[in-house]
Amino acid sequence: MQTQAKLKAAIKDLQVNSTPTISEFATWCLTNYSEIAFHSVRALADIANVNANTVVRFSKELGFKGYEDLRQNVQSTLRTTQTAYSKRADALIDRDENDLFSELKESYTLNSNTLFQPSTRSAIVDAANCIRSAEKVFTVGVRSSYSIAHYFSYVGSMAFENITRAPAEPGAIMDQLAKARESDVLVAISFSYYSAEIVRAAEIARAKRMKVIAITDSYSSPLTIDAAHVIEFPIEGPQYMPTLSAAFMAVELILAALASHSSNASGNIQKFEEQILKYGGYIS
Amino acid sequence: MQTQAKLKAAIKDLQVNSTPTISEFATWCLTNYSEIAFHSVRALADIANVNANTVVRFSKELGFKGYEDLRQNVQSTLRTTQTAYSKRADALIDRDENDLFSELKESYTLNSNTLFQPSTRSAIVDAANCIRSAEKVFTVGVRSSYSIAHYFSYVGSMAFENITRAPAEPGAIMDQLAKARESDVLVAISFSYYSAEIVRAAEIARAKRMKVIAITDSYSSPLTIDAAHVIEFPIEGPQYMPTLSAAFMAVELILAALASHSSNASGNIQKFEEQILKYGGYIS
DNA sequence: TTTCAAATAATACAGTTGTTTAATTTTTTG
DNA sequence: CAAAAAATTAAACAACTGTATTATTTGAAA
Repeated sequence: MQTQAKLKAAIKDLQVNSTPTISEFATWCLTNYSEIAFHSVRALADIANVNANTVVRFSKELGFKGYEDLRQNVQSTLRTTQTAYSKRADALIDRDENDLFSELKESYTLNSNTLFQPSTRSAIVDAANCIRSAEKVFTVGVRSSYSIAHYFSYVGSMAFENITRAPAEPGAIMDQLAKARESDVLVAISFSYYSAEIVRAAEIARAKRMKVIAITDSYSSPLTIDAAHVIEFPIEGPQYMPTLSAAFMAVELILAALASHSSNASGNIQKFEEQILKYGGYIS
Repeated sequence: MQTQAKLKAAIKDLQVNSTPTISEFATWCLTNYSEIAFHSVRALADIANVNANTVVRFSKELGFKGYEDLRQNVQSTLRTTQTAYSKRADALIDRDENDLFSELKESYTLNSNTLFQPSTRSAIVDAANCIRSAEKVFTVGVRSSYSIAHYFSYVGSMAFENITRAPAEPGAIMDQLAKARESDVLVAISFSYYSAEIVRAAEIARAKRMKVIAITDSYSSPLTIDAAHVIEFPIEGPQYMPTLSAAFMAVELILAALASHSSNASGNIQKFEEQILKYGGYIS
């Protein structure tokens, strides 16, 4: 019996080690894997834009008797109704994880649904409008929330000139806020327990009459005091395990709302990526 | 476009309301649904033990033009790589938020569903097992993927002693890997376009015979070359806007799988948080 | 039992199938 | 830069494809 991972690994090997045409076709197969199960030699060759015989040689190089043999193996990895034996094996392996995974899935659905509720949604749109009209935008988040702050400010700063990168070094939060002015906006990200640095940053922003956008898990959070906009959602997961996935989605939604009103956001990102490509940051 | 549930409901209807032979074949189809996608009329008829023409009449009674039509619809419900967004070439620059939000929600659902597919799920569990038995675990991600690397390694290092923090400073990736040994594991995170630093890191790890866990958007990614485990999922969003939410969930799932097998993970986290509370990092 | 419409199976046919073999192009080697 | 080797493409063929048409079977009503 083949597994999808093993088969894909074998195809990957051909992508790396085989002749140009075979390699190119292997690349196509990796991103269109399931098509192998569905089409004939010529049909597959047509949609992949290769010669029919390339498909046959590809199959043989993978170690199969021919295309038919490969096709049957791919099909068996896609079957929804498994045979009795493999089903039982799956059940044994998954027994522990099964519960955990389904509980996590449930909490992901629950938490992300909150984001798409009208009230949260309008808070996100309002926050985006607020950011758009800000002179400068500062983003703060520490510990695990730094991931969220980094993502928002990194992607945001690519597309929008007024968004600055979230400070990472110790003390940098205060350094940055020292230069902030009333026309600037602070995006503060923290979840229970609330980080002292972020609460302090919000206080300073408030004192400077800056607008504060609070991304947090509850209105009872100290970040929401006098905040211009509050985006709140649960971070609860199974077994008291908090999950920040909703937070990650929330900042992506803000970025999307920002981009949808901007004519040059995607252009800015493209320009940025072209620069990186040019100087070797990306593999071409 | 058909969904699997709708199609199966229609077949169920035939099972109840149609003629004996059709009904019997409908029953067979419900338990062997995916076979429809894989076989020709006669081949399907053979394994289901019915006359070939029964298959054709069945297809027509379902409302399809013929068997070919039914087959294509079943195939589209089985495709692992959905093409919901990539096909929409004509992207609107300025759309109202309603549309944007619902499309984002759709892509979140689509992308995160991939994570809970059996093949991806078992890859996650395998990766967690691999991490558990590693001497040291290094995590690398740059640019927007650094957010993901940071979250995984920050939370991971709290709970598990062998997980180290993702390097943030320029050059630190290579410094860290220089000290790595064969018994260590590298978690490499990158999405198209693939970052040169991360691809290089994976190469070094490979050369050192370390195990590599690749978190990426496709098997065609250079990270998957000789990787011990590959966790792949789409990052497509509306309007060519990529979304890393699925990546964030993926690392949370790895962490959850790790924690579920560890008796002291939550204890470690609690101890860590108590320390921070004690020294004023959190607001009480 | 006979009748006859509905259901099922068999047949026919043009187009497509996977594979093998031969021809051509591309790449490597001396 | 020519000759040899490798890789790719084209052609050929028997087997199989989906569908439409025709033949047979089935089973209830008279």
